[in-house]
Amino acid sequence: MPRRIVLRRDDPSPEGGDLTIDYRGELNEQQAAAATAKGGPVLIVAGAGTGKTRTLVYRVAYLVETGVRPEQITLLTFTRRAAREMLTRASALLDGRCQRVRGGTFHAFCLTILRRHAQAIGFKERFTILDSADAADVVDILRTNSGYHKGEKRFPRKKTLYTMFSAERNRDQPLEQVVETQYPQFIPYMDALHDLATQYDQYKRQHSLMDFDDLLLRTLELFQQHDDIRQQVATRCRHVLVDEYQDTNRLQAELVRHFGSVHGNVTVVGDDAQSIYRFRGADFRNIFDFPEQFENTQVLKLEENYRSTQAILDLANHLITQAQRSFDKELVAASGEEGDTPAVVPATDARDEARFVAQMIHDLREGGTPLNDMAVLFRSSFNSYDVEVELNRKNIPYVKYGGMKLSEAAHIKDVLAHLKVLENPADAASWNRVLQLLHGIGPKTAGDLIDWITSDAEDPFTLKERFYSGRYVEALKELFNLLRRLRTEELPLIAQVEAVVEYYEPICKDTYYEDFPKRLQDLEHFVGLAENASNRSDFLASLALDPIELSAMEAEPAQDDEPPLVLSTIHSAKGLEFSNVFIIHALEGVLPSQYAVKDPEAVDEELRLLYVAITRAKDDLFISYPMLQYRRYQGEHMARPSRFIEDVPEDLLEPVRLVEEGAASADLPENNHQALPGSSDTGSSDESAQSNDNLPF
DNA sequence: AGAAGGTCGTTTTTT
DNA sequence: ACGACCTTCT
Repeated sequence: MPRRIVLRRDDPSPEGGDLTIDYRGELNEQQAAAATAKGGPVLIVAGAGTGKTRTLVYRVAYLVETGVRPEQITLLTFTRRAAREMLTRASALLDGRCQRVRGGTFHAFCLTILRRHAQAIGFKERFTILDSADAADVVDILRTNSGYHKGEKRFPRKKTLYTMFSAERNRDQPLEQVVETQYPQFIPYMDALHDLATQYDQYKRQHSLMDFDDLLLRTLELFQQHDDIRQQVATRCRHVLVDEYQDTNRLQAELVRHFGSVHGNVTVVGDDAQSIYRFRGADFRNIFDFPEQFENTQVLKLEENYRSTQAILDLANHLITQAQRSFDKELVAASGEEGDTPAVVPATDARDEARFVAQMIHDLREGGTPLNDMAVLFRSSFNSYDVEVELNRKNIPYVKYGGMKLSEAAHIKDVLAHLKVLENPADAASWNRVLQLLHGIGPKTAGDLIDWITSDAEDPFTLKERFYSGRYVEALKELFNLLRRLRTEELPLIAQVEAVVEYYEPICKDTYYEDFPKRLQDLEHFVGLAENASNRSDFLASLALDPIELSAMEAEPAQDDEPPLVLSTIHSAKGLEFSNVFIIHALEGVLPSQYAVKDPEAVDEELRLLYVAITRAKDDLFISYPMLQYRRYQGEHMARPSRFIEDVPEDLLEPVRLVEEGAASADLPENNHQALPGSSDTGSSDESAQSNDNLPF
């Protein structure tokens, strides 16, 4: 037993008189208590808009001010955007001293650990990351080779398989249970599914690949197998802070436990009413398990809402009572301001709904509201198509969050695959993509070539005297020349990317001839991105873990420096706030989603989703829906408004009627179906600035 | 083996 | 509207 010398913590002076920030002055009592809480486990239960982020920012500042070194603080957030914003704000409080706080998403933080210790669990240090499409492609290779799909009945598709495997890991449920509850139609294939899941794991190990789940799972594995590494990592986590704790799953909760296992200083912040990632294994209950996992947890609450008017909060409070499980929450506006009653706006069809939204936004912008202080929120990314068309027509610039990502576009993935092959020559998934781009090479040939390439770890980029087939040798030679040149010349990243793009352009032109110019433009943007990255490995990782919205590229950035309007899925709008919010497509089957309606727990989650959307609004809120909906084949269909807003009293949610310009605003029930909810002259007592009455159309 | 063309089934939310 | 999968042609 080696001799032990205990390192004392030099604890900062507890109530040091020399703090530069006046915490009690700048925060309310509850916030200040949370920000300056002593070490140990702390659970902050915070309602929407109660200054959760602000409190966390001040807590970071407080810790730094009281002597914790920034690099000993680990701040785990849901997105990188959130991490960046918090660190910028904390640094602003303390003239830059918080820059070196470590942080980011669970996945990104785990990646930094794994890069250092991957060998300990049998991965190459330069393993590459599979995004969900890549992962599905790997599964597809195994699926095709296995021949399981050749049976009589339908075998699950690649995406479904990957989703199943991912669910098993994220929910910590055996595959049987996932299949029985979610995919009963595939129960007969249970053995095949097990086999494929095992093969998938082996394949990734063999080729040094990790999917998103692996980043969390392998980190846990690392800690379990190597206690010294766990200790080393946890020692550097003097304080762990976790935002959005209600949306962590068991894996993440387990990781938090490990990170905090040396110092025990873990602060988590969350709101059970805003838990919206059940599909990823999050359970709003985990926030209540926290005190059980960490003894002597201090539980603190933030209750005053600083964001919204009381009228908006009244609606939110009312809606959340519809949940099966009750949330003991009653949001109260700190400002005491009542504000305008939120409006519900039925439109004839999606096009009229879009016209309404675009017109309102146009008028508000004319009236001085900055575009980026308004948002259009929706359940699924395609719900915004009509709005996008209208915005383009009116020349209103926007960014869309939650849509197609740059790195998901086929042509970008192609280029990325070349870079990944350079990074990790064992990355068979990328080889597969790279090789099949060549004429004359399909799945079979690619597979054979890959076996041969990846078996020669020494010199993977040299074409040996084998596999000659007239159809593709020339192309193959050209590819290998490129790779070998990039491999040996140690060019800066930007030059590598340029070389790959130059090589790829003709291929791109060939395969995507219809919209080649548009794709070429994306490729140029992509080259530009490489300029800001420090090295290839970081570049590839950040594209996978912090994907860039394709629409942010397309909408030429800042023509006139006016920050654009925000279009966002509700999921991606988490944590944000806007003075005016438009929630569109509030329809049965959309919100709640048609996939949720059978399961009461899933319906609850959809309700929480609406709750999150509503509580993004500071001043004005409009919920709209089309009365006619397009269905694939049958053309137009009657749509039902969302069950969540159907029976809301009119003093909480005021009906508004859209009237076509020129038409008499008298009541003409031009629709023979479901009456418009209430007529427009339900006499709201005062027609305040924002007329919620007949909107001229 | 691969390309090309036709048919059938599916369709959310994200790291 | 798209992708997966099957059939037929090169």
